[in-house]
Amino acid sequence: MKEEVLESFKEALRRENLKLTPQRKSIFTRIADSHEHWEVEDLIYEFRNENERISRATVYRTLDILVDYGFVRKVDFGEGRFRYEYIAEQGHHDHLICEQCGEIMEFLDEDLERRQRELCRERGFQPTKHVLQIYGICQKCREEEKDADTVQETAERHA
Amino acid sequence: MKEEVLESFKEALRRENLKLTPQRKSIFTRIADSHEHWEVEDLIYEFRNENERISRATVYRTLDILVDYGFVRKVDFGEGRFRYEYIAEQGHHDHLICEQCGEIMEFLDEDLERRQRELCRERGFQPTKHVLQIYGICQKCREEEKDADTVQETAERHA
DNA sequence: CTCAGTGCAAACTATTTGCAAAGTC
DNA sequence: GACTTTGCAAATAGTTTGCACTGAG
Repeated sequence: MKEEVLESFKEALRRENLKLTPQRKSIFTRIADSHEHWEVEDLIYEFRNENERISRATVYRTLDILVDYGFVRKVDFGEGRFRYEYIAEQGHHDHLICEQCGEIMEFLDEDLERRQRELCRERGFQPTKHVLQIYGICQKCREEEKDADTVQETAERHA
Repeated sequence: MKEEVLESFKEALRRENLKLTPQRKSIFTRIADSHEHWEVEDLIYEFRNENERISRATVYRTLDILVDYGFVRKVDFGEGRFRYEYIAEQGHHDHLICEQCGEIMEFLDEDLERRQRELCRERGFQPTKHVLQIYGICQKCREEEKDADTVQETAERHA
């Protein structure tokens, strides 16, 4: 993680008279250092693994702060719980979600963005944000499936 | 509601050896007759109001069936609970959600649909479904806001 | 008459909150 | 030292489940 990223977090805390506790720092760096889409349980589990004990309540409370200050986005993939992703650097993007392996890929498509703005203008709707999630099967999984089919066909031919 | 809509529901039940109970019929017709985006509590409340007592469990179980058979879509607007909308007739669409008045408007834009298909093809991703929700302020709310501003400005001038 | 469906209450999952103890500035 | 923050456990919200009773076909 770039030094200035942590600095900007510290500064945000300072500005709001919030304290830089070890828990907050750990949570922030853990998220900022990866491009994963974290669930609360993931974080707790990882910390446990490293013998760092951070309570569930603290994780939730810290994530709220990170969301409020725009470091992290709270994303709903319809799983019945939220995930959190670091956004300070890359900014807005949408998601492709593989229903097979669970991989979440980010993308940003200017055509889609533009058309959405147009469409809102046409309807007098003033957009503040949007969520676009495309569910399906990713390339890797499709290839594996194809391989499996081939194997199966071969087996059948030999039967 | 069109007669054949109810018929197709009955038939789906028959095909699966499920029974047409009064509860299932009520829930189905209630949803199919409106274009609302129902929450479970809405449904229960409405039924209570009309002295029809359907348990929470039955509502959930019936909605699952309706979703499975493609009559209803379970939609997540990030409110921490799900909403359900009738889709048998109008098919796929996306949503504009007013953050002020809560109104949910449906739309279908062929440009957006096409571009998404293209984008998936480019990446070898095989889409099965997508969710696009645009949040913002609807035209009506914007106009009311404008009116309120005018009133306020007038008041200020008179002060 | 039989098996599926209902209602109830208890269970479960994700998240939030009150409070005493601990830690930051 | 003052006042935040933490951890814990209890509370809450939405949803699911087990089970005895009811009812549709």
